[in-house]
Amino acid sequence: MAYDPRPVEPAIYKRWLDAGVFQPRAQGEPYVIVMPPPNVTAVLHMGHGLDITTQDVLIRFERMRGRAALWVPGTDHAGIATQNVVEKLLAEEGKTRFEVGREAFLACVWEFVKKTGRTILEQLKVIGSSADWSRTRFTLDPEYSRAVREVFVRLWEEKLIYRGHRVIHWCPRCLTALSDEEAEHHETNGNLYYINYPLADNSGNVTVATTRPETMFGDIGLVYNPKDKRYKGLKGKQAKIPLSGLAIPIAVDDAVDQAFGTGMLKVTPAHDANDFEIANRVWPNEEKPLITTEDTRMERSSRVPEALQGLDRFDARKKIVKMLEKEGLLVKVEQHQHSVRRCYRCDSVVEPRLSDQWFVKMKPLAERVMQGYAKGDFKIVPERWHATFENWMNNIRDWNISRQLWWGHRIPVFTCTKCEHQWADREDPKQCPKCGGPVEQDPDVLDTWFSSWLWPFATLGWPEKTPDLARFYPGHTLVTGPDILFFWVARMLMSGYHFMGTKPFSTVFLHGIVRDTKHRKMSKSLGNGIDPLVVVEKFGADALRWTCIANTALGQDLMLDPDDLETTFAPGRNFANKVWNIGQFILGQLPAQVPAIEAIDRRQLTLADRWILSRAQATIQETTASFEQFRLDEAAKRCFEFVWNELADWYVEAVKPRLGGDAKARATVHSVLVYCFDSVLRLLHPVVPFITEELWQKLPGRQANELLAVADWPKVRPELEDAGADREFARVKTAIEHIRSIRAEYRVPPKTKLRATIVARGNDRAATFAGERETIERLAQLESLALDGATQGAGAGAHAVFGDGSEVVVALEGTIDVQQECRRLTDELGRLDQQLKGLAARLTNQNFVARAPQDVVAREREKEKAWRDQREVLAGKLRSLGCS
RNA sequence: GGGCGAAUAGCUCAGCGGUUCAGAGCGCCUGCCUUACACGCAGGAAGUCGGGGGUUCGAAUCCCUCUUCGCCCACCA
Repeated sequence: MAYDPRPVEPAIYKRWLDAGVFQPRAQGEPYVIVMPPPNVTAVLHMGHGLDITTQDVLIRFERMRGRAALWVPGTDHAGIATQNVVEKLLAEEGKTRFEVGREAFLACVWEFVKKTGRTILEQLKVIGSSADWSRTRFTLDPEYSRAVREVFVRLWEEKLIYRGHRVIHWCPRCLTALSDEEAEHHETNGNLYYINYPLADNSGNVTVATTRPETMFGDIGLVYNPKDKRYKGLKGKQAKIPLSGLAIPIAVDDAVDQAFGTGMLKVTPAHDANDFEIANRVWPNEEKPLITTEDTRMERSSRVPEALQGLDRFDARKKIVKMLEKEGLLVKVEQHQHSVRRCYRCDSVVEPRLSDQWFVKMKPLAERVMQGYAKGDFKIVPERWHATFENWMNNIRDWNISRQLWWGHRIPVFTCTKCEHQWADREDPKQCPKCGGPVEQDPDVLDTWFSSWLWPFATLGWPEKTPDLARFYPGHTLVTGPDILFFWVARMLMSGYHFMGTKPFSTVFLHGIVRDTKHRKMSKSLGNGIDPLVVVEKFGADALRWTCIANTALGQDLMLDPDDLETTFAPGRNFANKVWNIGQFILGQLPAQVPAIEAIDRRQLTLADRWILSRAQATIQETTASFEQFRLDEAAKRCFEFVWNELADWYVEAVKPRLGGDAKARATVHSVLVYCFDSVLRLLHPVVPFITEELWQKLPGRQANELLAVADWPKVRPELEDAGADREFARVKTAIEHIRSIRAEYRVPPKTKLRATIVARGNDRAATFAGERETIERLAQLESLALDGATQGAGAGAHAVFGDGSEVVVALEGTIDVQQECRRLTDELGRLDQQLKGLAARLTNQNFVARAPQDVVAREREKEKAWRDQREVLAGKLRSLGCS
């Protein structure tokens, strides 16, 4: 029967919730992760699947290790993104937000986010998130909003917030300013237009190169580098803006790159940040005219020719080029690759635009973080992000936090309309505190990241001094994708140090991004997304989690194929099925009571028992170490190997007869099985929590209310480590594999039982094979296994030689093909010779013997000896077969 | 202009300080419904580890360089 996760998973999840195991233990050392709050814009995608699963694995691991594990969940109001979605919904009804009005629009948004917010939280539960839902937060909750406001006012009081008049990124679609981070760079193939500006004294033209000809009506002057000999003497003269005829001055500035374009730069201070700075140096008192409106149509201004007024900026550009051509002022157009910034939410080309915005002074905040980083307060995993992080922090620029939106935290800045007093306030004032006059609040809202950067402490009740804050701050691991390293992680570090006086977390773990097979980021617009809920429905949450964890090496991106869910998620489902079935088998064998592993008589243990117990110790040790180092894929794979390749493929098969044997033997096997299965269910639980919990419940001796989710993490029992058993059982496996291989090669029908002989090299090996005779006979489908000193029927058997020189001969009278056998053994001999040659070369190399570590040399010598023995046996075989 | 990542079996990827490291899953081939599992069992085939150079006793693994793909940062008018 195949395992069906559908009825199991919801029931298990409910048990966890009912038992309250997602809440941190009352006692114990805390371990805290704050969940990157998903945006309430839409349902979850696979990126969340990876992000959430990674966190859940870590939280579950530490919870089982006894920590008071707290995973704080929540959702983000996602200012621009959410407002966009709701505006789109309105547009479907043919309405705009301006027609609806601020109050009604916000009511609309609230209705929307309540619905999506609930859905998202449900989805998080479906994939198994063990977050403490009683502490769920939303970045626009009243309490959370108080924290945001408190932070704003404090920064205001510390003079770290200021009104800046400068060129910012303006999204003409969203109709708001953006921060530097929100205006993404895109390499674009554009044109560089060379335009003649006639000199006002009619003594000729100067040529200016620009990518944005439409901005020329905002030019207030031309500048060239003072070292540029080409333009010597032009300083102080005037040039006329083509098509408008407005005369503007020519001046010099060091910032001009002589090598770019013509070395003559048009200065458009209201539409270019660089030009703004030059203008402030060269013509500090000059007006900085805007020539486009907020939605980027050409202004109806005297500076803009009438024929262009009201046109969209890009239409205007085309028209201007035509007009210039007609006037003979367009010198040439060059192909030009450059970076154009686009809005990260709607992909519109942003317009640099002079405006007044609220900024946060970042340098003092960043410096504090870097001091902590230098001291090792926190680390970044994987380490390679260090340079990126440091570079950004050290070149930090002030943060534009005001957005001309409605959805978000209203900026708590108030202005008296009478005396013009302006201040930030924790409460909404009724009147001006100075003159009692009427008060107006700033109409804008805050950048959504201005609320999420407080997540690690605002979710715990700050600015109140709550018990949660005292116990759970600072947190430990911050898990997220590198795409929001600057947006979120860096800023959380800044706010943490600044407002809490210390780091918000000790490790930043950056996992990869989910992409499709063409390495494209998954997105709705590309149609290459995968819906996690579809995956859960078809394969189960454990399978989804398995794929996310087992396929992601530290920090590497996760490539998934949206067109082939079967190939992508079946491995996880198949593994769950394997675990389920081995569970069914084991459980079917067990009585109500099974003695604990420490209670059984160790002298009763067989080689197979000692071997699997030893493998279990290695698995516990390696899995734990992998989890500790965030090598989640390795931890998962190690458990996979133990369950499938060691426990199921070998131990269970080896031990089946004893399950029908005498009571003592049975009891021993039961104990070993229960111990191994119990251990690996614990180790696997963080990755595949549902199926492991379901099976673990059913193991003998469980109390009714016991839950694997809060069970103890397995510890290595050194007394069960057994290198000898590892070695010996490996030989038994090899013998069986050799015989099976020979069977397949000679196409022996499955039902046919064969006879075989093993000639062991050395007494200890002989003892091993003798002890495991029954196992070898059964698993290799033998009628009988001889362990006599001499090979029986040497001429009529198929041979295989072990690495240590022992040999196995499978009797194949009648079926044996001497030719084939010769070829097989000759190939084998050839391989061996090849290896021996390499080894000999190394060992005769004086440099190797002299310089390589002695233990390495010794090992190579031993190897050579064994291989020579093996070779000798093989060669003897070939001779006795009469092969040429 | 600067920085980072990827290039290993048909596909998706491991290989984390050099000496059984050439691996896994899927796919493929052969044979099996061996009563836990056909979402399975057993046995196989398959790669000159992107190219070139260097360091070393020894390199898929370290260094340099080149090529291709992707990402990030930057006042490329």
